[in-house]
Amino acid sequence: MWRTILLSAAALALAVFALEWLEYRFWARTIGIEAFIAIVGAACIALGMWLGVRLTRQTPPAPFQRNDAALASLGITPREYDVLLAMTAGDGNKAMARTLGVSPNTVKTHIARLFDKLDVSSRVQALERARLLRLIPGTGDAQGDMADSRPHPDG
Amino acid sequence: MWRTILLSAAALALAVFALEWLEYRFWARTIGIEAFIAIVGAACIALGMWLGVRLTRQTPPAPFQRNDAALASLGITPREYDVLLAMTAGDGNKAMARTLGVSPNTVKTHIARLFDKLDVSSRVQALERARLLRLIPGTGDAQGDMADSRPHPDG
DNA sequence: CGCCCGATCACCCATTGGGGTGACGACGGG
DNA sequence: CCCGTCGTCACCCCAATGGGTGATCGGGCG
Repeated sequence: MWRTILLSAAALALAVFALEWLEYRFWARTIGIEAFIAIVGAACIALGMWLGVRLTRQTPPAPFQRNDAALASLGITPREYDVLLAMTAGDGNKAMARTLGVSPNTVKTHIARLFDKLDVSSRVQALERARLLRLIPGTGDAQGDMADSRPHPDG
Repeated sequence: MWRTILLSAAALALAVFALEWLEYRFWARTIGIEAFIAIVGAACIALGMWLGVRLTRQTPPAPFQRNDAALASLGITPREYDVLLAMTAGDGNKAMARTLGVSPNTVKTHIARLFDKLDVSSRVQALERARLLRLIPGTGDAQGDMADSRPHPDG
């Protein structure tokens, strides 16, 4: 931001000095004062465009930032988070159990605890709430960088 | 886009004519040629910034654009879409039936048809797919402008 | 060592959900 | 007028889900 502004100001000053050093009056008289002003104007427009783009673009990507704070404050354990992620696939308890390598009963227990901690009573509500709390990605497209991460939300 | 470019070109030409008409040489000589060039440069930088911002900003908001095409191609009827929307709340069939003013059996029928048309077999999968196809909003936050619209997807 | 917590699993039970079939009234197009 | 589609509803069946209780095992901590 300010770095950009200072940088362009410095560049401008440098250009002025360079023009001075190049005896710009001579060139201005040679090619005509209007043409000289036109060149300077064009350069300034280019600089302005670059500056404007540089200064107004916000960081659009921000793919997905898991809300570890909420995760911790809700007391959701890593394993429960695994189950939460597996739930996003829309599979049944048996399939989740297979992918997690545990018993369906265990999955049921984790889900029950999740429901309790998220204060919901159905899978859809749980996922909606998890999305709202930024525990899991929003739409499911344009990201796939976290399906395999199991980073122990807190200690 | 091109309108913006043509507009600024026209503005530039106009400025040139205006300067001509104002006998810019007189002013340039009065305040000094360097100051004049500086003023022109500043104006050009401003124009460039405006141009750059105007030309490079993409439409970031686009809160939610329902994919009516997919809706139609899947043959999802307006009533089924209602049920799909009601499903996003995560309520049970009975609750949905109450909010839609129909029988739970009717809700079940609509849901079954939705599952068939969306090629899924669970509510979670249906909602995930619907989000993927942009039939319903993504996360559920920052929008609420479509919960009451029932716009008859097609004919 | 004793204790708590996370993770795992088992079992029971009532409700819900998913799947299938059938039916009826309304509406619109051929 | 007939037929297809939509919307509505009912019924059956069974698997899945939500809710609750209890138990075991391992690890960390006072």
